[in-house]
Amino acid sequence: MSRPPTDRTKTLSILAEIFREYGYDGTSLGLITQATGLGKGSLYHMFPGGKAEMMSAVLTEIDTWFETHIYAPLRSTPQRNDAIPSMLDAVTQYFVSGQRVCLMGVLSVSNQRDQFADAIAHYFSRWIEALTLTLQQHSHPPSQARLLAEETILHIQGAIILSRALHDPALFQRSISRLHDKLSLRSR
Amino acid sequence: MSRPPTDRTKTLSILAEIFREYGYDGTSLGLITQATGLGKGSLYHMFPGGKAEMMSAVLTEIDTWFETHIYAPLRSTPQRNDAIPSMLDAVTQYFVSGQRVCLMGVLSVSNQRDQFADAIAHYFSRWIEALTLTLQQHSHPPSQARLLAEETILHIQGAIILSRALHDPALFQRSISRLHDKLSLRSR
DNA sequence: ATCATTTTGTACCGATCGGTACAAAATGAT
DNA sequence: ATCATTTTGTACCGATCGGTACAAAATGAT
Repeated sequence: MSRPPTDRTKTLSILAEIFREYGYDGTSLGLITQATGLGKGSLYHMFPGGKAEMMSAVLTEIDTWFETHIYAPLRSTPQRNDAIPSMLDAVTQYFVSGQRVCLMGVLSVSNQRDQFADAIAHYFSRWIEALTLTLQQHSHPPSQARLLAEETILHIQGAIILSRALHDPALFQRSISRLHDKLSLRSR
Repeated sequence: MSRPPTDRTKTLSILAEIFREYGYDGTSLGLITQATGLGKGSLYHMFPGGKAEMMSAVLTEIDTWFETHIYAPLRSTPQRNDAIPSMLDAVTQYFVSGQRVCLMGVLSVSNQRDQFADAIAHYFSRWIEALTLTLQQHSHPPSQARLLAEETILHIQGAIILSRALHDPALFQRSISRLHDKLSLRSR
C-alpha cells in the first residue's frame, strides 16, 4: 500500500483543469501525460476505463466539492442569514469571476452530454434543491422559491458564457451583484 | 457561372447543425462529407481554408440571421410595443426551447474561443446594444437599460444550459416567461 | 537479501484525423 | 463539336488519436 490518495487528488485536479480548458474531445492523452507527468501506463493503471473514466472521476470530484462547499451550507439549519451572499462569493471565487468555465455547464451543451447525463443532472438538481430550501427559509414563498433557484443557477451559467464571450470579468461581477440584490429583496 | 448561392446556403445550414451537435473538435470531415453529400474536393473548393473557414462561414451566416431577424427589429423606430415579446418568441423558436444550443455560446466556453473571438464578441455586443436601445424606448432608465440587456442575454444562454442539463424544455419556457415579465415591468 | 506485487515507461497497434494532389467528369461559351 | 474552365471523387499523405502489451523498475513485506 502506498499513498495514492494525495496523488489521485492532485492528478484529478490537473485533469479537471485540462478538461475545462480543452474540452473532452480536445483533451488528448498526450496533453494529459505532459500536464500530469504520468505515462500512459500509470494513467491506465489509475483509470482503467481511459479518458471516459478520467472525466467521470473529475465530475465526481467536482460534485463532491460542491456538495461540501456549496450545497451543504445551503441546507444547514438553522440558516445563517448570509447564506446566500456567501454562496455567491464562493461561486465567484470558484469560477474566477467567470474566466474559469463550469465543466458541467460546458458538458451539458456538448456531444458528451448523454454520456455523462447522470452526473450533470445530479449536479444541477442538487444545487437547485439546496438553494430552494434556503430561499424558503428566507421568506420566499415555496411556489416562488424553486423558480428563483432555477433562475439563480442559470443566471450564473449565463454570466460565465457572456463574460467570457466579451472578455469582460467585470460583467460577471456585475451580474452576480444583481443576483445578490434580487435574492435578498424579500428576505429583509 | 452556376448557382452556388442556394447550394452554399444549404451547405452552411447543414454545417451549422453539425457544428452545433458535435462541436468544433467533434466535427470530422468524414461527418461533414456524409451529412452534406459533398466530397472533400468540393468542400475544399468551397472553403479553401478547411474546417476553420467552414466554421467562420457558419458564424457569419448566424450573425447575419440574427442581424436581420433579431437586432434590426429591436433598433427600428418607432418601436413596436411588442418588440420585446416578439424577440423572446423568435429566440425561443430559434433555440427550439433550449434543446438546440447556441453555437456562439458554446464556442465562448470552448478552446476555440480565441480563434473565433471577434465573431463571438460581435454577435453578443450587437445584441446587447440593440436590446439596450429598445429598453430605453420602453421607459427603462438608460443607466439600467444596458445592465438589463446584459442580464436578458445571459439569462437566455443560462436557460439553454440548464434546460439541456436537466433535459427539461419546460424549464426553458418558464425562464423565458419570467424574462418576459421582468422586461415589461417598467414599460407599462 | 529475497521475492511477490504494484507501478511505470515505452514501443506499438489499427483507426482516424485534417489536408493535399490530381485525374476524371461536368459545365458552359463559342 | 470543341475546348478552356470549373467542379468533383478518390487515392493518398504524415500526424495524431485512444488504447494495449509487456518488460523493466520500484516497492514493501518477510
